[in-house]
Amino acid sequence: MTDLAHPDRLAKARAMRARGQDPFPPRGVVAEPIAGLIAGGGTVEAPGPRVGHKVTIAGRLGALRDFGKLIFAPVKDVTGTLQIALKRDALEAWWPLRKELDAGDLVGVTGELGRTQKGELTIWASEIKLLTKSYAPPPEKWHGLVDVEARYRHRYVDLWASDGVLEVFKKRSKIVSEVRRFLEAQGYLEVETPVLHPIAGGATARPFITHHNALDCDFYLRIAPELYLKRCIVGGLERVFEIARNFRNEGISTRHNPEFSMLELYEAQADYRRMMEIAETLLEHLARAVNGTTKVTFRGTEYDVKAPFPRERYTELFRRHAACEFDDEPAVRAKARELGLKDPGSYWKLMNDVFEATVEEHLTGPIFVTDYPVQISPLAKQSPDDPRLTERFELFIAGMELGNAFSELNDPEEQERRFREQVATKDPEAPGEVDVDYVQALEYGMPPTAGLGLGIDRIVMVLTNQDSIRDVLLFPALRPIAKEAAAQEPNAPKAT
RNA sequence: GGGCGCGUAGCUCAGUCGGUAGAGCAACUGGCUUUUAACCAGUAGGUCCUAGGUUCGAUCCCUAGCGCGCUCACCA
Repeated sequence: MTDLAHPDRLAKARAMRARGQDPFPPRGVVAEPIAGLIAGGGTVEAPGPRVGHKVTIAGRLGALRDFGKLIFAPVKDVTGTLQIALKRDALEAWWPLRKELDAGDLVGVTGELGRTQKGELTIWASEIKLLTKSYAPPPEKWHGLVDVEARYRHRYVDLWASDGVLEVFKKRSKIVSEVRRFLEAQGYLEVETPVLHPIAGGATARPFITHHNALDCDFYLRIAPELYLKRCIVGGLERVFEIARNFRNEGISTRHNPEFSMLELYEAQADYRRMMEIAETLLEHLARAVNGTTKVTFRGTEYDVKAPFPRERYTELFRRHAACEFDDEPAVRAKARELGLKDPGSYWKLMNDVFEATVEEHLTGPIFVTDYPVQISPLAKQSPDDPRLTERFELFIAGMELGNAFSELNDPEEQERRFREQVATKDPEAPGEVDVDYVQALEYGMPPTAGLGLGIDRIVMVLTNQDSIRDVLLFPALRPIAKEAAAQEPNAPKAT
C-alpha cells in the first residue's frame, strides 16, 4: 500500500470483511447509463419519488451532503452525473452502515427516479451496494486536480475529478472513429505497418533506437509510416491508410510529444489536389461530427473549417512576407541575417527558416500552402511546369502545421538520387543510409499516387480547444520519477 | 540545451521586512429529512522540495541540485 491509502478507509474495509461483506465484490450490477436517465428525466415531475419507476445506476460517488437522516450525493458514470438521495426510512437495515461510505467509492444504486424540492432529478435509493472501496481520497471537491503535473501523472483521477477532461477524450475517440468511417466509405483499407524499422525514413527527425536480441541488431522506432504505406501501393492495395503512432527523439513542447499519432493515407491515381479535397472535407466532417458545427474556437480565435480552404503558393507567400525570391540566395541570406537567424548549414534549410520566421505567423488558416521547393521535399514529385517546385502542400491552422501532403515521387532513379543527397548531408536527422528496398519497390512500379499525413493530436487540439498536446493525450510523456524523488513527491503513489 | 516562474497540511492557497507556520475544503466527533461549494460546533493534521552556506537562529537570504510550468531553439 502507498501513503495515499487512508487509514479510516482501510479500517472501514476491515470492518466490512469482519461482518462477511466483501469491499471488493466479484460482480458489478446491471446498470443504466446515467445520460439516458437524464434525457428521459423531462417526464419526471417535481417533487419526490415517482412510484413504480425503479432504475439502477453504477458509478463513482462524489461528495456526500449529510443531513442526519437524509444524504445527498452525486454519482458519476462515463455518460454523466446524477444525484442520489439516501433516506433513513427507505434504508432502515443499511442505515447504521452509512458511515462506511466515502466520497470516491464505486457504488450501485437502485431506486425510484424523481425530483427534489429544488427540482433536481434524483434517484431516491431503496438499495445501495458498495462495488469497490476507494482507499485513496479524491482531490478537493471544487478545485479538482489543478496541479498540471499531478493531472498528467494521475490521469486516472483527472478523468473524473476535473471538469471537461473526460469530454476531450470522448471527442478524441469520436474523431478517430470518424476518420475510419470517412475513409472506409471512400474505399480505403486500414493497414498496419511495422513500428520497428531497420532504417528511419519517411521524415526528417531523430529516431529512438532499440535492440532486437535474437536478431542481434538495432532497430529504429518509426518516425513515419510513409515508406511502408507506399510499398502497399506498389503491392496494389490502391487506397490505404494507417493511424500510426510515430516516435521522434526530439524536444517536448505544448505541440510536441515524443510519441504522437499521425493519420497517413495514400491513394493511387490521385495527385495532391485530390489530397487537398480529402483534407478539407475530412476536417469539415470531423468538426461537424464532434461539435455539430464547422466553427471552432482555438486559442481564443474562431476558425471555420468549412471546405474548401484557401490555397496559397509557397513561392508567392515567400515573396510577399520575406520580400525576396525563395531561390535568390544572396537576398535570402541577407534576410536571414536581418532576422537574426543562425545558419543551419544548408541553404535550403535556411530558406525554410526564413519562411517560417516571416510567413507562418500569417497562416491563421485554415489554409493550404502549396508548391514547396524540391530541396525540402525529398519524397515529393516535381511540378510539371516548374522543376524547382513540387506538388506538395501543408495545411495550417492558427500558425500550426496540421498536415503535409504531396504527389508521390515514383521515379526510382530520382528517388535514389535524393536519398543519396540526404545521406551525404550527414545531418543527424537525415537517414543514415539509402533505403535500397524502397527504391527496389519503386523499380517494380508505383502508380501515380498522392499521400497525405495529418496530425491526429493536433486536430484533436483544434477541435477541442486545448492549448497543449498534453491535454489531448491520456498519458503524455513526462520525466519518470526518480526513486529518491518518489519519496518526496507528495501525491505520487510510491512503490510497495 | 538557454531564459523566466513555481515548489508551504491530502487538495487549493496565504504568510513569516530572518525568531521553526495559517485559512478554506477534505478527514475525524457531534447535530440536522430537500441539499447541490449544504450548514453549525469541535478535534486532529506540516522533514515549509533536497543538500550545502551565511547567521545566535533559515521555511524566508545565498549557492547548487531535483521536479514541474511557460517560453526560445529543433520538429509535426
